[in-house]
Amino acid sequence: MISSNTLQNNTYLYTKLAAFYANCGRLGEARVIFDRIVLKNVFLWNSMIRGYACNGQCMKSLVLYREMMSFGQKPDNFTYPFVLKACGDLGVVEIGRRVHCEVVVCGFETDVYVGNCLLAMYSKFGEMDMVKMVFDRMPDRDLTSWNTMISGYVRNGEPKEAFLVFQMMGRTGLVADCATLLGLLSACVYMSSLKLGKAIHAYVVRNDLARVNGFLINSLIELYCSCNSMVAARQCFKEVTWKDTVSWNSLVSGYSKNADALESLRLFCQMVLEGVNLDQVTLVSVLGACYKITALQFSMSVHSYIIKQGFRAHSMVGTALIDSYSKCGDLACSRRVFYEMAEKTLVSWSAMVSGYGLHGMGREALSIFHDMMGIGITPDEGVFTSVLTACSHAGLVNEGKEIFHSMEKKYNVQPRLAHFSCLIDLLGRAGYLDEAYEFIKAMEIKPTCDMWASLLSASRLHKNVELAELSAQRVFEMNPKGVGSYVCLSNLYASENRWDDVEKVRALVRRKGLQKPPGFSFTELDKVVHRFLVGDKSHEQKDAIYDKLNELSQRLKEVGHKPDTSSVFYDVEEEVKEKMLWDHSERLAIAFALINTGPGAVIRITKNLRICADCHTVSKLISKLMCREIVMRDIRRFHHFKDGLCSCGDYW
DNA sequence: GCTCTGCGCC
Repeated sequence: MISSNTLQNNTYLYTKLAAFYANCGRLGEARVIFDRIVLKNVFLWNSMIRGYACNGQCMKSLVLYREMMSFGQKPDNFTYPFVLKACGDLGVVEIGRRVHCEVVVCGFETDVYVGNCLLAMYSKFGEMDMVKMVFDRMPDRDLTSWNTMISGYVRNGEPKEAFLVFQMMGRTGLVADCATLLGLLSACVYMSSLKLGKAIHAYVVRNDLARVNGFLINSLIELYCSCNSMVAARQCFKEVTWKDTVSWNSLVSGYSKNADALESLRLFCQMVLEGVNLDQVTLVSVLGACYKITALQFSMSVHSYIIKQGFRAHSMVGTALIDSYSKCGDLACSRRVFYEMAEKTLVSWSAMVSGYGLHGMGREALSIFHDMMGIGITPDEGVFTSVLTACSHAGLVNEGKEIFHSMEKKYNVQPRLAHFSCLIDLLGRAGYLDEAYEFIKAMEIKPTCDMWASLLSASRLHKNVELAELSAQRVFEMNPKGVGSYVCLSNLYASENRWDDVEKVRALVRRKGLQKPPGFSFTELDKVVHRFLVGDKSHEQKDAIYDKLNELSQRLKEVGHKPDTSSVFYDVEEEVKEKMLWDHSERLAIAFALINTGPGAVIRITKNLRICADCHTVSKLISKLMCREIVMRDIRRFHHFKDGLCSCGDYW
């Protein structure tokens, strides 16, 4: 800090200095100087308000604006852009409207800068009607006005409208600039439109715009990720010399979303090794990739990195850790992070509720949900989804129903698709099939394919052929390519020994050219993730693995295990069926883990499908026989096998 | 002296 004596009497220089600090984001220094200046001019006030608004301290920006007014200083046309920005970023609708009134009173409504900021503010509020009104009333519009309209429509989920605005803009003779293209690219991302996106990419290349605006390349990377074109995304990434944290982050999250979490992890390592500046988004993204493949050890490394690099205080990072740990099977770690978290957001609580739910601990999920309500946090849709899912996993029918019905009445949260789905799942799985069916029929919204699929799966579980056929019919109509439902119906027929019907479904599947996705399982050893397909013979330890499986099969027979072959949907000899169960991917993974880890080590497996009934029994027996805890995540939830029992209490 | 702009947790 510069000594005050030298500049004491020079308000002009002081003002310049304060503005400089504010511009650099050094608000602390700027404020000290600001406070010392007695004769504050409008430029100084504006600089401070701007500094706060542009550096994530919007509330201070608004407070200062009020101080300015009460100080008798009249705001000018430079003041309002930042005040409006602060209102928009904070989402303070009432204050925003009042500031709008003040703008009108001061006569700045016709200023094109102020007008553009009004557009931006109302679009952040989600009030596109107001945006349109302001836009229509603007005496002058510049390119930014149009760009703000375009990005506003995309922000509010109307990408098609954004393109219409773009067409109208073209008719006025204005030519797109980088900001226009960024808006349009976001629209393409929203619609997953590879075709439009590529056209914009071509335009960018023709005009060599990526060099002008670095954001463009990041948007292109994101576009390709959202269209499942990871090769193109990688190409964009490779071709630019100018890369920032966001470029890397986009790719890390892109691979994770496109089922290549391993590549996300690899990229993260590369970032660390190359010393790329990484931020909280990187960490949230990589943790998201970790749980996709249940990479618990990797999550732990990321956690220690978070602590060392001082990212602990970020609530979003903390929440991602809670989520990642519970989805990787380590609820104890989730809880520790949760309880140590200084600032728990609504989402942090939701993640913890989900975590308990995922592990079948419905009572704990409910209890923490009520704790959250107890301290006055207002629930949102998301936390209701979490708590209803938890009830469903644990079979807490009455509790779930009660919460569902209280959503709107008590908490003013309107139930949406996800909540209806949860309730159907809850009822169906608990065996209240008729009630679930009646519920679907009585809903004010149109049932989705997932809801019918959920009822189908419940009907299979409780062996209700009639309802299964009815739901399957709906699913086949709505999603003719989803092979899972055919398999489900066929499995039900097989368990009832209705082999003619099994064959009919199988013929249908063949005629449509559908393939059953192969089952596979992951397990992590020394931070390396190993993947096993059903019947896999490609692993380097395959001989040892199959020897181990034979040995286990033998020992299980000795203790009287009779294989449950109901999930084998081929009409073959019982003995063949039993053999077919023994190369299910989770057993290969268990055998591999048994061979490669020491006595007592917890075995963690993830599989891409639901666990079959016999694998469930076998895992329980192995846990007892080998004195090993086995934590298995299937496509829906966790099973903790220990001492011959499973945490799900065989309810799944 | 100002506005529009990318990646992310339930």
